[in-house]
Amino acid sequence: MQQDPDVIARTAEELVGDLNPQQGEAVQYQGPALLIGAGAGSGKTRVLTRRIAWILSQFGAWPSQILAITFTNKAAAEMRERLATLIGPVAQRMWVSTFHSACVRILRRDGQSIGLKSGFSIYDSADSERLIKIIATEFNLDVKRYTPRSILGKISDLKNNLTGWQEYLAAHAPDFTPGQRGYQFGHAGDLEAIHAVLYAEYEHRLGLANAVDFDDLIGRTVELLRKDPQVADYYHHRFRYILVDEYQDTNHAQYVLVRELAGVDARESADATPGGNGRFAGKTGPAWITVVGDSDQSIYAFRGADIRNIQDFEQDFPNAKTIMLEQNYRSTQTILDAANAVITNNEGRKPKKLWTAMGKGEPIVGYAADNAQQEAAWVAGEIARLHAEEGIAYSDMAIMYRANAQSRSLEEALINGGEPYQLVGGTKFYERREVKDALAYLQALVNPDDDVNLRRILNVPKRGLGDRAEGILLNYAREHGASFFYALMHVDEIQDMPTRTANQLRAFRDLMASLSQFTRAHDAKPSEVVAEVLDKSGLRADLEKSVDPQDASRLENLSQLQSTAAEFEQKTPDATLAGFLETTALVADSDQLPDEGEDSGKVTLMTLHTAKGLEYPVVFLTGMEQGTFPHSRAMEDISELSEERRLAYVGITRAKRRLYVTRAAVRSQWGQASDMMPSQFLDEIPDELVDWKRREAGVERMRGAWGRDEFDDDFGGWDDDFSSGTTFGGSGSSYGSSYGSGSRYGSSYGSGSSSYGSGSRYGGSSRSGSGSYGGSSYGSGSSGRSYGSGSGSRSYGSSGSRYGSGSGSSYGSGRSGSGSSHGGTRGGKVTTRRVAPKSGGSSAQPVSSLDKDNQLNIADFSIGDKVTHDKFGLGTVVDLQDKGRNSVITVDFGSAGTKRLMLRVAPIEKL
DNA sequence: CATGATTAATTCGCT
DNA sequence: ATTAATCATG
Repeated sequence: MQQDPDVIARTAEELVGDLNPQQGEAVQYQGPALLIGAGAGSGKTRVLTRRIAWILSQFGAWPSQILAITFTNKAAAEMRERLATLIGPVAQRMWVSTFHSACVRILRRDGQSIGLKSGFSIYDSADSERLIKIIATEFNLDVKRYTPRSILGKISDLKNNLTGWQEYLAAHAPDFTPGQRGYQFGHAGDLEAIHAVLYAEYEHRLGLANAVDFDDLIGRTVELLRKDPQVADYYHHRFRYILVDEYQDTNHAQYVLVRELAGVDARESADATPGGNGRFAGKTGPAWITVVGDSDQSIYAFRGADIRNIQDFEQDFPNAKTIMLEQNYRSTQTILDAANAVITNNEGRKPKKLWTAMGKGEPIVGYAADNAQQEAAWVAGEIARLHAEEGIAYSDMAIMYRANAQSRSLEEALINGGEPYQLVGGTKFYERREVKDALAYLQALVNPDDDVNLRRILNVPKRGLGDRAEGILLNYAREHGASFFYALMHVDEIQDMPTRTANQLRAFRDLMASLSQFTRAHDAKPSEVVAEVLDKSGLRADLEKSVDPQDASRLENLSQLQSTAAEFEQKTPDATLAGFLETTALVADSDQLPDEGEDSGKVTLMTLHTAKGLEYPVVFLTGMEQGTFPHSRAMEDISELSEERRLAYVGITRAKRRLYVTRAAVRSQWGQASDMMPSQFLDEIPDELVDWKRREAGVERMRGAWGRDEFDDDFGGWDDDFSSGTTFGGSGSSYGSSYGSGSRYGSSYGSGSSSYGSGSRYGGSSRSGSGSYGGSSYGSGSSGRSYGSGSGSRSYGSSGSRYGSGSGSSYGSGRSGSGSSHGGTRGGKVTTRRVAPKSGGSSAQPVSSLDKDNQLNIADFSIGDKVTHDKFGLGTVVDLQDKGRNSVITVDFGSAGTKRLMLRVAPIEKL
C-alpha cells in the first residue's frame, strides 16, 4: 500500500528524537490496544499527535483510516492544528473530532436505517428539559416533586449506560405504551415507574420531532452500529486506528461506541489475519485502539463518566499495553509535591508520582481571609503586585474556584483594582434567551416536525398567542396524529376559535410559511436566512424598541449570531442552514477559552472544572474551605469526596511556577453568612511547602479569644486596613511570622498586631457592595465593543517581563482620555464578561468600563501635604511610592496611627 | 393576556 | 443574594 502523497513524510528521528523514553515508546508502540497513562503536564497531546504522525508515516496508514476523538471542540481544533504542522494540510481532512460530532456525521450519513430523517434536530439540555416538562405536565405530575431536571438526569444516566426505554419500561411500568394518553400511575410514589414512563414517552416524542438529544448522539450511533451490519462493516473497514483523548472521562456508552467502531467484538471479516507487523500493522481485524488519560484527573463522574473504563482497560482489551508518563514538564517540584501529597489520600488508586527536572521553585503561598470579599481583595492586590513588581502579565495569571457563584466577589475586587479580567463560563452564548429564540425559528424551519422549538416561538415575540392558542393547536395536532407545524398550517380548518386568536394564528402561519419558502430558496446562505428571520419575525424590532438597557446587548448578540452565520458560510464550501445549526448545537464553554499562548492581557477567572487541560504560570486556588471545596454535598460520600480531591489535584497541577491557596473564615451564600473551616485539602499539603502570609483569619482569632474571654478592643473594621493597603504591601506584612508555629489552625490569638478582625461579627455581607457593580454600568451594552481596539489603549506590560509576553498587552479604555495620566498607568478597565464563542475579537457580552477610581494622582501629592480620610480624619503625608496605578502613600493620622494607603481606592481628600 | 408580586431553588457541566 | 418561574390580579 502506498502512502498518501499529501502527508508530509516524517522520519523516525523527527517524531521521537526529542521525546523521553516513555513518550517515545508510546508513540511507536505496535499493538491492538494501548493505554497511555498521562499524568498532568506530561506532554500527552504531544505524544498523541506524534503517534498519529507515526502511524501515517511509519505504519503507512492513510489519513482517512484514522479517527481521533476528543471531548471538546477546542481540543479537537488544537489537535488538528498541531497535526497540521506535523503532517501538513491533509490534517484538515482527517476525522479529528469530538465524540458527538463524529456521531452526528455518522448519523447524518446512515441514520435512516434507525429511523432518523436527515435534518434531525439536536436538542440541548434546555430543549430536553422543556420537552420533559411538557410531558410531565400532561401526565399531571407534580413538577415540584419531580423536577424536569432530576427526571432528565435519570434518563441521562440510563442512556449513558445504554439502558433502552423498552427495557426499563418492561421492568417498571409494563402497562404503558408510548403515545398513550391519560395514563394513570398506580400509586403516586413509584419513582421508577414515573421515570420509566417519562423516559419512554420522551423518546417517543423525540422520535416524532425527528430529534435527538446529546446522549442520543452516542447511544443511537451505538444502536445503528449494532443493528445494521452493513454500516458497521463500513466503519470497521474505514477506521483502522482509533485514538481517544481524556479517556478517564468516557461514560459507558462512549466506551461501547469505541468498541463497536473498532469492531473489537465483531466477527472478524473473512480475510482477517492476526494483527501483523511492519507496514501492515493494524490493517486487519479490529482497529487498533489508543487511549490517553489520567485516572487522577477524572472529575466528571457526576455526569456519568465511568472511571472503570480506564482502570479496567487492560482487562477489557486483549493484549493491551500500558505506558505511564510521569515526567512533568509543566510545574515546579514544590507544586508537584503538593499535588502528589493530596492525591495520595485517595484510596484504591494506582500509585503514581509526578516528577520534574525543573527544580523546587517558589513555595506555595497561603492566605486566610476573614471573608470572601477580603479574600478577593487580597488576591486582587497580590495580582496587582505581581504585575507591577515582577512584571508578570495578567494573562499569565488565573483565579480558580469551585463554584461559579464565587466569581462575584473576585470580579468586584478586580474591578476595584482596575485589573483587566475575563470570566470563562457562566451562561453560554447559544443558550442566551434571544439567541435560543432565533435558533428556534431556524430549527423549526429546517425541521417542521420539531414541536418543541415551534412551540417555543409561538408567542415570541409577544403576539397574543398564549396557552389557549397553543392548546387548541395541540388538540388539533393530536386528533390528526400530526405535528404542531401541521396544525398551524391548517388553522383555517379549526372550528370554534376566538376570532382574535384565529387572526393572530393566521398571521403567524403566514410568517412561518413565507420564512419557510425563503429558507428553501436560500438554504446555502444561512446568514441571509438569519437576517430574514430576525427581520420578519419581529425579534429584532422587538428589542430595538425596548428601553431596557439589557436589550441593547441582546441585540448585539443577535447581530453576532448573524456574523457567525456569515463566517460559517464563508469557510464551509457546501454550507446549509442545517449545517450551521449543527455547529451551534455542539459548541460549549470550553470552546470560548482563549487560545493558549495568546496574550489577552487579562486575568482569567474560571471554575476548576473549566480549568482542566489548561496551565498558567500563576494560579490562585480560592475558597479552600470545608463546604466550599470540598463542596458540602460531596463531603459525606467517600467517592464524591475522592472526586473533589481529584479536582484539587487538577487545580494544583494547573500552576507552572507559583501556586496560591486562599480561604475565607466567613463566607455568605444564599444571603446567609456562615463560618467556614479550612479545607481538608489544605491539611493534606505538607506544611513545609506553604508559606502562610496569614494562617488564621482575624475573626478566628477572635473566636478563640471570646472563648477564653480574652479579646479586647483594638479591632478596627477590616475595611480600614483594607483600604490602607496592608494587604498588598510588601512581603510578609504583619502576619505570617506570628503564626508560623503552633497548631496549624489553632487559636494563636493575642499575638501579633491584630489590626484585622471585624467590628461586627460577620462584617462581610454588610460591607460588601459599594453598589457600583450591579445594575448601572455592567449590563449596559452601549459602550459595546469599544474594548480591544478602543481609543486610549495603554500598555500595561512592564519591561523585563519575567514570563515573556514582553509585548505588554494593550487594551482599550471605554473612557478615553479620562483623568490625567502620569506615567501612562491610569486607564480604563476592561471586564470581559465572557469570551466570544469563536469569531475573533468581540465578546458576546457588553463590556463595562466603570471606573471606581477616585481620580487622585500620585503626582499631585508631595510629602507634607494634608489630607482627610473618611475614617481617620486629618493626616499628613509622610511618604510616597510611585507604583503607577498602584501607588501608595503613607499618611500619619496622629492618634489614629500611620497608615499606608493605596491611593487609587483610599477614601481620602487632598486639602 | 400581560404585568407585578411571590416563591422556590441553588455544585461542577464535554456535547 | 439572585434569579427564574409561577401566581394572582388588572
